[in-house]
Amino acid sequence: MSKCEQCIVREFSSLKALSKEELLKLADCKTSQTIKKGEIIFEEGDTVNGIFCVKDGVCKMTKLSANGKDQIVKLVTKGELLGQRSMISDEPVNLTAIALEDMQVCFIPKSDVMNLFNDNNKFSLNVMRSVCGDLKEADDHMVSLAQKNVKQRLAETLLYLETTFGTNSDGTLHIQLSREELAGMIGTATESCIRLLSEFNKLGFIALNGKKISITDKAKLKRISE
Amino acid sequence: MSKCEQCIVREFSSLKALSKEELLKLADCKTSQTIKKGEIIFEEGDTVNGIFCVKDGVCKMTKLSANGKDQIVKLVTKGELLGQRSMISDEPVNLTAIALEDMQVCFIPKSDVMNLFNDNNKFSLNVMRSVCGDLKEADDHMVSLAQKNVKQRLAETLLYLETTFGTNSDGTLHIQLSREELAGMIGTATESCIRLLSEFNKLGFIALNGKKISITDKAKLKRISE
DNA sequence: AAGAAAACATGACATTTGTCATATTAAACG
DNA sequence: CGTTTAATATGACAAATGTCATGTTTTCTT
Repeated sequence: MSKCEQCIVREFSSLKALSKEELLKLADCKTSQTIKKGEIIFEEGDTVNGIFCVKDGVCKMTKLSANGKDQIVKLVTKGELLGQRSMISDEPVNLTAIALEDMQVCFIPKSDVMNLFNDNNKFSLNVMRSVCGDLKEADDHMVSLAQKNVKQRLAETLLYLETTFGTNSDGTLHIQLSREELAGMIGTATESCIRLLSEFNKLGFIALNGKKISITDKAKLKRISE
Repeated sequence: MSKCEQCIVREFSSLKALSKEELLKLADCKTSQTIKKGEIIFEEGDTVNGIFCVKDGVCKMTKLSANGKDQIVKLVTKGELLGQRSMISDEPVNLTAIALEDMQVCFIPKSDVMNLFNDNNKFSLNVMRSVCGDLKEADDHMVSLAQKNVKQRLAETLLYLETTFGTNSDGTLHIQLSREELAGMIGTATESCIRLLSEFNKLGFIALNGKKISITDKAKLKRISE
């Protein structure tokens, strides 16, 4: 079993406040697992007694709306933690986590995290900061959903996907979402999403090659998104 | 100056974890102020070195969108804390807080809150829980904005206003929002909001009397909102 | 109380967006 | 490799929503 000390999650998440000793203890209590693309990590309503560390891969956090559509609330990628909110609130999770690619995750039981809260103030503060960061993002996303139209939100989301997850060597977005998923991110019907992608394509802002999308005119997309 | 021990904020917020001694210390470092309806408590971009305790009144937390409209992200009422996110993240506030009624608030400087974080784990955990609760609400709100239409959101919001802020003796909603503010909550144009209010009125779901709104058929409103 | 300003209301119309139907293409699978 | 299935694409149309214009009412100010 790998040690936590060199783990990417430790580098980027709240865990960076942990001492060598604490990391060694953590390495003992954690369990590692591989999750295949499309598999569910946890589902709305599940009780998850701990947090997941994402060592590799990306997952979507979705919420089923009353009309039966899945809204993607956020994407969680390697280096980040998963399930903090539910663990801290002591409530069932309010979102479903599904792998968008093959993933490597570790699970840390709640009791061990709680011990860290008690022993390490800097860790507590880091977790607080992380949740606060999520909250700020959620606020921003909310305003965007409420005030921008679908075209603006699509442009914004494409730019977000590029800056956050990067591109492959051929310039296409590294992260692959189906049109339905993209629609679920921006909160629109799949057909509307497809139509606007075609439009952006015709206007030369993006290039479509099957599922692959590349941004060819970032400046124009940015202007549209505002 | 009033003591913190009997304060309503202490009863309902994270502060309930504090001991008598801690509360006495707090009472010394806090400053109280009255804020008139319409006054700004803090504005997007301001640096607020501490948190506000809302002893009385309600304020709106808004964010200016690119198209110049104010989106109301949430309402904060008596018993709650204000400005936690910004203080914890050590960033300027991302939302503007404006009083919807006359308010009584206390301000606690950051340094004193930070001392509490260090000394009182239960308090830290409470604050974490509170931010996590905000995050969950934000997620829910996001899905609602993304997946429901304006009519559903208006119905939902009216019900929320009644259950959260209650009614006056004549059955009208206690909290008074202008049509523009209501539109800003549900993320739509003021005219659309007014039109739908009229429609609800004609259908007998609500009664309009000037600025005053009363819900007359909660069940039907609920059905619409889903 | 009169006038001004703001808030509320409504009509007319354009635009956006969703829905349904139906191709077309790509992926999965025996 | 052909067949089946799912994903993508597009047209046609209806419904929802935004915008602009304008009128009415309420509130504020002097």
